[in-house]
Amino acid sequence: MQKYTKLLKENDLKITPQRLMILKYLDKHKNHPTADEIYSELKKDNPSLSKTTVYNSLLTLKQHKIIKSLTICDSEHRYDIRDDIHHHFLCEKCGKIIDLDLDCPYINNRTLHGHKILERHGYLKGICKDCLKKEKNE
Amino acid sequence: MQKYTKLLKENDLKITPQRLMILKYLDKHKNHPTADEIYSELKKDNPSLSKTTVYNSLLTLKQHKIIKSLTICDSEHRYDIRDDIHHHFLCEKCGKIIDLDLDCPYINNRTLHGHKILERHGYLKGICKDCLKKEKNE
DNA sequence: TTGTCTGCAAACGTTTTGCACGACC
DNA sequence: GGTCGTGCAAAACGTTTGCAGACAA
Repeated sequence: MQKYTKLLKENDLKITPQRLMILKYLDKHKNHPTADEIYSELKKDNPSLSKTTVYNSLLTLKQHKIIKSLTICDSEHRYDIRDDIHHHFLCEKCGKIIDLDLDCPYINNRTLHGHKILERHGYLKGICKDCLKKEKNE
Repeated sequence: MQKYTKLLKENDLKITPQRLMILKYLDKHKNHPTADEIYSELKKDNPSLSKTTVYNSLLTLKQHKIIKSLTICDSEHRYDIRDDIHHHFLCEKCGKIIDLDLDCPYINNRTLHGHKILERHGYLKGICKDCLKKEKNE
């Protein structure tokens, strides 16, 4: 994970095993895990890991714009290492979150109605393709 | 507030003073108040009002699609009585939430990439017009 | 009268904080 | 040696639940 060592260094952040394992986890699991999911999974191989460290690291990484956080409806916060803009779709049935690449005309606007745009978030809720298929078959 | 008495009746919901005052509040304050803001404001004139009732009522109203809830970044849930689709803009400086009516090409799609769409949420984060002006003047 | 709604208190789950210890330039 | 990061415990926060009594229909 040379890539992330470099990324941390560029941001004047200390390179710690905890930060590297969190970044590695997010790189491997692009399904927008929650802080708790990241913690539980990493804890298995690193019993000394603390949840506070996971929260601290995620916050630091977010502040340095290395990762993004998303809040979808009532759920807890989820984390995403993808650096391009995309939408999310949440399935009401199975709870899965699917990335959607939609063409939004204003997606590259730096201002809108006079306001300076720094972040864009879009998500849709509904029933996913797979769940629709299952419903049909029943 | 004849309008809301009717709305509750149509949804087979009991007409209680608490529900009416919450609907009236949301109708008057379109700035996406939180449950706590609604509670605190209404409590002033109705000391017996309980926060549980505010939460219960908001949930019931939401389930009957009379109101909508939105989650913007880390903040708590906010409530909105507007029934048309629109985007939100959150100002990082002043915390204000501004409604944006943006033309999204897929805004009327009932399906997208095979998924059935039931709800749409879009919000932007940045610095609002007023705060930009203040920055300039300093 | 009957089922629903209210409001209190207590519980809940996620996230934050305070603090001492440890690791790394 | 001083700063930054970790991890524990406890607190904070928004929200939900259980329940008894009150109210709308």
